[in-house]
Parts: sequence; C-alpha cells; structure tokens
Amino acid sequence: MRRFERKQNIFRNKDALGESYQPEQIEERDEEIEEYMAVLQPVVDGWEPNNVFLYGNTGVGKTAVTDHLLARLQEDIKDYDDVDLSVISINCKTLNSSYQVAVKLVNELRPTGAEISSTGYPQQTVFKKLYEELEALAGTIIIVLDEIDSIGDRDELLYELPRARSNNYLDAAKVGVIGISNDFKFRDQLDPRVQDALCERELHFPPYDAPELKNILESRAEIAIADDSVNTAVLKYCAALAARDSGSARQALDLLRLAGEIAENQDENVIKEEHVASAQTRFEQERVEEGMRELTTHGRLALLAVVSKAAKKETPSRTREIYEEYITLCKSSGTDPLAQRSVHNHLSDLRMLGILAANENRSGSRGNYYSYQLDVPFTSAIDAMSDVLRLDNEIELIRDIASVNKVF
DNA sequence: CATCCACTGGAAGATATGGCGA
DNA sequence: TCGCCATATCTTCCAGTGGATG
Repeated sequence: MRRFERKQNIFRNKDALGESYQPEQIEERDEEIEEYMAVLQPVVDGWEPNNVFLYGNTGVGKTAVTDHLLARLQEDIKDYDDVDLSVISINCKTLNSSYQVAVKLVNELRPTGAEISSTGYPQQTVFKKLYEELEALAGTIIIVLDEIDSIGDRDELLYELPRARSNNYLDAAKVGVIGISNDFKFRDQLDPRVQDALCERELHFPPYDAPELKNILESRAEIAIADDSVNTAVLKYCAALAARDSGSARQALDLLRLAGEIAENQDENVIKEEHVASAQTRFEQERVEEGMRELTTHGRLALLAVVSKAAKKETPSRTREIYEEYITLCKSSGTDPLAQRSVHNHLSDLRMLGILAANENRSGSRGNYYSYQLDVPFTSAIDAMSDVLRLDNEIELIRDIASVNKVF
C-alpha cells in the first residue's frame, strides 16, 4: 500500500482561500465600506443604532464587510466607556420563519442548557422571551441576520424588533438590526411597514466584475499559493468564470482552491486552466447531487419516474405521462400515490433545482404545457436514486432498459 | 371569432407530526 | 391527559393561458 505523504507543491496557506478566512483588507469595496461606516456612526456616538438592510448576490462581500466592520467597531468603541456594545450574529439559512429566527436568537442569548425548543410556543411568547433576554443584556445591541431572505414572507419579527423600543418592550436595550439578503426581490415582498423600519438605510453590494475578481484572487493567491504555482492567465480564467456566473468572490476562490487540489493530486506543481475547468464541472455536479439528496420520498419518486422515461427514450415527456409512470412506481414500492397536482409541484421543484429541464410547449392542440427531461447526466440521477425505498428491482430494471437503449 | 381543452400555478384548507403548559 | 401551537406536505378548487376547432 502507498504511504501517505505530505504534498506541498502548490499551497502555501490553503486556508486563505477558505470560507472562514478573514482577510486583513477587503478589496474592491471601498465605497461600500465608507457608506457602511457612516451608517454605524450613531453607535459610537451613543445613539440608537440604525437599522440596515444589505443586499447583493452571494459572495460579493456583504458578510465579510459586516464582520470586518463590526469587529473594528467593537475594538474602537473600547475608547468610550459610556457605550456598551453587544453583537449577535446569526445565519438564517436553515430558519424559514420569524418564529424560528426568534427561537434561535433566544437560544443564542441563553446559557447552554437553558435553550428553548423550536416548536410548541405561541409566537408572541417567543418574542416576549427574546425581549427579556435583550433587556437583560442591555446597552447597544446589534443583531445581524444573515441570509434573512430565507424567512420568506413570514416577516413579523422584522416588524417587531425595530419597534420594540417605541412599544415599550425594551428600555435598557437599544437594538439595531442588520439584515443581509441575497435576494433582490425579498425587499420588495416585505410588508411596507417592515420596509419603513428595517430598510431605513440600504446598502447595495453589486457583483464583482472580472477585473475586480482578478485583483481579489491575486491578493489571496499571494498568501495562499506558492510562488510560480499559478500565473495571471489562470487567475483571469477563474475570475472570468465566476464573473460570468455570479460575480461572486466566494465562487472564484472556491474554483481556485479546488483547481489547486486537483493539480496537487495529479502531482503537478502548477495550476493550469484545465484544472480550473474540471473544478468548475465538479462544483456543478456537487450542486445537483446536493439537491437530489435533499428530496422527499415523493420528490424522488417523481424524479425516478422521469429517469425511467428517459431510460425508455421517451423524454421529453409531458406531465400526464410522467404521472402515469409515477403511479406505476408507487404501486411497485407500496407507496400511496399523490394527486396529480402534487406531482406537478414536485416536478416544478425539480425544475427549479436544475435537475429537470422543461420545454414550454405552446404548439400542442391543448394550450401550453411543459415537457420535462433530465437536465443532469442520466447516470448521476439514477445513482442518487439508489436508496429509494424498496425499489431496488425497479431501479435495476430501469438500468437494464437504459443500457439496451444506450442511454447514459 | 367565440369556445374549448388540458395544463399551469396560486390560494386556502386538511392532515400529520412534534412540542408546550396545565 | 387535553387543548393549543408551528410547520411540512398534500388535496381541492379555480382562474388564467393560448393554439386548435368549428
């Protein structure tokens, strides 16, 4: 057996490309930082903090700038002993209602062991507990709600928090909310009263363009990657891919890091463009596989129905036909089938996830309808299906049909 | 040109699950 | 134990769509 050997060809400090790395300087965001500092100024002056709403795509520096500035603020504010600042920062990605965000905040403030459970209370009870905790903390409190758009339209907390003081729920505590959103539409779908309160100050973070991304990559690569292991052309290529896709520095850095790992595994000393390209492909695959793993039983059955259609070379295939296939699969697995409308919902979800592609058909004799087909390689779809309940035989059968029809 | 069809997607209500307090 | 609460998932109902049809 081969020995483990430390490989040090390419990276000098790989963590500098990682998610948790805090750079000393944030590049290409000078204007935003300037504006942001002005918004935070009242905290230093001892007034009630502004509520702020930040929006912009993922990976454009919203969270990084926020962390950076709040750390600086906490540091600088030590010079003034009449201001007592606490920062509570939570990520709301997995919390999809105001209720859950409030629970999370309470638990964040409570000592370990005294946490409350995530269901069972009336919403107002949770809010009341939250106010008690904030009041106990007292002073100036800045609450950072990252990825706040995941609460959708259940935005009661965002209505409550900014008004807590004027409603006399809070007295000793001065609360400011910083909402961070990846979704531009989120702001508009908020209750107008929430917009009033929360969005009194707004900061927009635009996507990075390719030259900006290149500069960011250059300054990180200097720390992370050994001299001569990467050249400008490769960095430009990473920047171009990320700029075209999302304008996200996160994506650009991830690409570079994975490209480096791939190069390293091939025992090469230099990252080349082909490594970046395979990194890009792998990320795309992972995203889809992630989506398929998180499907519910019926979501999987719906997908499997399409997979089965694909094996028979019957895709693209319209809703009605897929539904029939789905019914058959349900019978084989002893699962109660859902109504057609629900399967239609699952197909919609799969389309949103980029697992299925739908052609909009307006030429048929019956108005408009979709015909679905797989938007991922047949093999990765069926591999992800292998743990659907009691369908091993059917899956084998589908594989056989697929190989006869040469579907891959 | 009005009507029709088969489908899409929004909305409201039903059901099941897991948890609280009394 | 019971009544209440939040949530995810599903069902039922329905308005809107737009080429085909008579």
